[in-house]
Amino acid sequence: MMNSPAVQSPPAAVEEALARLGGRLRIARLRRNLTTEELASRIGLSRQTVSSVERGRPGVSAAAVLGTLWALRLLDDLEPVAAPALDAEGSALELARGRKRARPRRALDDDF
Amino acid sequence: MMNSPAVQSPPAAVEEALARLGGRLRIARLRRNLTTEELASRIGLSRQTVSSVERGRPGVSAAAVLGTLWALRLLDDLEPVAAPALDAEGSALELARGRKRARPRRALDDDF
DNA sequence: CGCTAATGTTCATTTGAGTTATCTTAAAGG
DNA sequence: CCTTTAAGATAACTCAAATGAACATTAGCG
Repeated sequence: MMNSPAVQSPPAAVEEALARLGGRLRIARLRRNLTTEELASRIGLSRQTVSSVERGRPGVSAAAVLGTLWALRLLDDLEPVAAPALDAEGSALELARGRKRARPRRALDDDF
Repeated sequence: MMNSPAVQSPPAAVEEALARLGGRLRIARLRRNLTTEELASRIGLSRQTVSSVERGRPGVSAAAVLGTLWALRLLDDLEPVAAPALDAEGSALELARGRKRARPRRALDDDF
């Protein structure tokens, strides 16, 4: 992270999604009756980083979050995320089928 | 991130999941015909951080990853992740129902 | 083909994520 | 209750994440 407003104060929707995910991870840990320290040592992180993940701090590394999912055996839950087959908006637009780069010129700006 | 082996070289499963997610995000971006720069400006990040997300670099911030999902309108995909209702292993064990802390003593170490 | 823009890559710089250590607070067991 | 200990909070330090700039590469349109 770093000097980036988007990391330090992300869009509200992102902050909220992050907080909700953290809360769900906390519930999953408690269900398994693990302490933050036990979970942390399984991942190879410190106690307070796991706490940061559960609190949904925006700056925590993706590895910390995925590591937490992994240690809870929940990593597979991530596979449907952004899955092309399930991406309704994506397949609806589907302008660039097998492109390796975005259209070179003229924006035209679809959504937003 | 930082001085932490788990962030710099996470478990293989985590690295792979991260790379797959990044790849799916790249596909979603191309389908929407967005350049890395356009996507980055929507999130409030730099071009190369978006690139890091797509490459699944372990150290990218959770905010960067979620921000990318958000800008692609895919943030809702995250809601089922670690959802208590879908957490089979969690509800199977379910030792600590409404606990706020993990069992104080004696480990007993369930899984792993 | 040949040009142009999208993406990759490198580098220096800055700032904050992650660490250990210590202290405090408050669950939960007996 | 009283004790144990999980978990919140703070502090100082380290190191890499994120940035901007500049350059190299390559996809893909005309």
